Amino acid sequence: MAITIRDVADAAGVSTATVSRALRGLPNVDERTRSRVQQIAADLDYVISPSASRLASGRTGSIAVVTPYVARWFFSTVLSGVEDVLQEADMDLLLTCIGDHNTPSNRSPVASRLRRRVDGILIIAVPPSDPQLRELLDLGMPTSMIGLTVAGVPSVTIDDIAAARLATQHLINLGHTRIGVIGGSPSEAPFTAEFDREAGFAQAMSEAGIEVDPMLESFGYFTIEGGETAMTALLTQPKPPSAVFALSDEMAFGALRALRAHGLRPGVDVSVVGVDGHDMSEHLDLTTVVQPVTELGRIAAESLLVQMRDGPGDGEPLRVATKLVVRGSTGPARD
Amino acid sequence: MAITIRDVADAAGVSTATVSRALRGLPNVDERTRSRVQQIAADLDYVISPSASRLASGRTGSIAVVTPYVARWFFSTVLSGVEDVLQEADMDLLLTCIGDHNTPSNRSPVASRLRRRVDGILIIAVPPSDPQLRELLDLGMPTSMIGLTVAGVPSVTIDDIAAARLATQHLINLGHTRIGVIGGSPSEAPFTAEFDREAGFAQAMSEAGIEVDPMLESFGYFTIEGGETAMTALLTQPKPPSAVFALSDEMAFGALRALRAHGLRPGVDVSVVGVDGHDMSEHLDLTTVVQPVTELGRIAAESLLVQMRDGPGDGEPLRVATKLVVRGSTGPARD
DNA sequence: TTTTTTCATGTAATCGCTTGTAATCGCCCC
DNA sequence: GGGGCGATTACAAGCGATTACATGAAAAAA
Repeated sequence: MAITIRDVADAAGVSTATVSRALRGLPNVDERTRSRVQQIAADLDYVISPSASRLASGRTGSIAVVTPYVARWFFSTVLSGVEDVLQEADMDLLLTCIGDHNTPSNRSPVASRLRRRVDGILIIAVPPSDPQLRELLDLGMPTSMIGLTVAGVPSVTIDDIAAARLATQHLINLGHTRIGVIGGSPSEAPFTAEFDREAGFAQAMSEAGIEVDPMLESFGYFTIEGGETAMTALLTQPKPPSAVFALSDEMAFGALRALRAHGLRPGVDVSVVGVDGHDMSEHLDLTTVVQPVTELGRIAAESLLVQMRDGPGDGEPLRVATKLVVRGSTGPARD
Repeated sequence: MAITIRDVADAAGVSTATVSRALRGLPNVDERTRSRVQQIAADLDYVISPSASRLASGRTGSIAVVTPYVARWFFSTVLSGVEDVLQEADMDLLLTCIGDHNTPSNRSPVASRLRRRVDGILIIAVPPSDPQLRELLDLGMPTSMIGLTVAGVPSVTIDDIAAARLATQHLINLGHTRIGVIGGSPSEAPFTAEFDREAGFAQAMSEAGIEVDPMLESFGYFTIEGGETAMTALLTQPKPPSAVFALSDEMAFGALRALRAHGLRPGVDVSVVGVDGHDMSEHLDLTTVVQPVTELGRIAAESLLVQMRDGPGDGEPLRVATKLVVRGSTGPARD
């Protein structure tokens, strides 16, 4: 059988209590004893039993990451930042996808799956309308969220309103006035970001004194296909826009594709700007407002660890800065 | 404090042993007793303590997923398949990134982090040369691998040789004879797939009686940039190829970009084919050999569960089929 | 009826660690 | 020289399940 703390204690001629304290770096252990115990534990190739430790201490040493998807750029990128921090902190990362709640599965509800199993929860961009979200928050555990905000719950996001304004302002500065917007489908559960980005667009337009033509608002799923469909709809109008703000990079990719399909040159015939800073945006030469996605995950994980250590903070959302990266998909308006 | 099995037992007027059996669906429990216990457990909102259960039973109910990256398409897509199956099987999924072993971190070795913590390990496309791989296998736990093969260890992959032949054959069928190949940099730790895809390319060429011009082999990192650099190198030669086989879709994306930068039309001036079936390949109109990546993860997870239940199988690698998807990036050779 | 079997349940011993409390020890001070 | 004190260390009671093994009672076999 495996080596237990008992074996180490016997070999070192001390009690298991001392071994426990010595190995965990607790105070009130003579330094010579400590190093002797450490040495023996290493020699014996002793590995603590997490189950026993958890049962005795009541702490699980693990954190759940709850996310709708894992195979999408934004989510997996956030996840990698989270993973990095948690591994550094020597915490186990329990991954749980709750999937699209449009397609309800027969999976047991997340919240009950997580009770007594983790010390904290990290939630990535779950639509605020998802009923599972409420259940998770009701668990009353330390929680931190990324890409969505709920009053009183710590979260990390970009300032989506500002980001949208930045993007829109860029188009305005280039002289565009017929500016379209590609947003999410009303049939999809909206993310917080979606509202805010639409609001930011509207703000920038009204500040510039440009009226938003309702004909230039087009909606589709928050995917490449969605963007393509929405852009096609805009292009087939009598008076198509000269520039378009897509609420996400993936939608912008779809928009670019639609442009090409119509023989139009991005950045020359029609300008397109997105938000996200998707991996591919550079390669598709897309102008976009970049958000530091890995960093988002990292910050949220760190804030969760702090919360678990020092108790709840003020619950104020953390905002991280975005920046506009201008590429070939946007260019001056032609008169 | 939380409700324990004791509380349920008392409320039901039975022993904790019976509660344990009833709730876990073990035999030798009267059905009336069972349903009464279930009812009471539900009423009391009882949740089993995983730590206690693990300590007592010796099973952890969790599986580690070890992967070099999580924020890359292939890896996160595999992961989503894995997650789906594990959640279905009610297993906890512990995510661990070991990162690039080119940039050794100060992280503690994975293997020791995992001992006594999980019941099985799923390894995604770790380079066979990674020293951590050996340590993981030496743990002697049920293990299943995706995208790499090691003798005697269960694994799931596509037949990379066949996939490469399929891609190459396609170019040959189109009448191309000056066919280049874009492969991985020798300075990078090679994946198993890399060797095999190169071998498949060579096979197809030699079967068609076409000599491989060493000048038409170009190498770079397994990324978009790598593909771009490699393609640029090919194009600046005195006698550039009329078609190119890229060992991965991401490299193919880079190749497409390099083509455009040189004013060449993919599929017309130069044909490009990749392997992977990356999300973006459709949108970039890339001909590619599609591998069912989510399925890979799903199958591997299932095979691991079977292995944990029924003991080790024959250890033969499972191969899943690929298929060629022809798009605009390949076209007939011009004489 | 007697003897087995079978089935449902209870008893109690783990599982390997954490932690509050008590004990020990050397040392200083009055 | 005894009491007090601070620093270490040992004791032992949990933590909340699981699971041999024991126990009856009822059903089946003889």
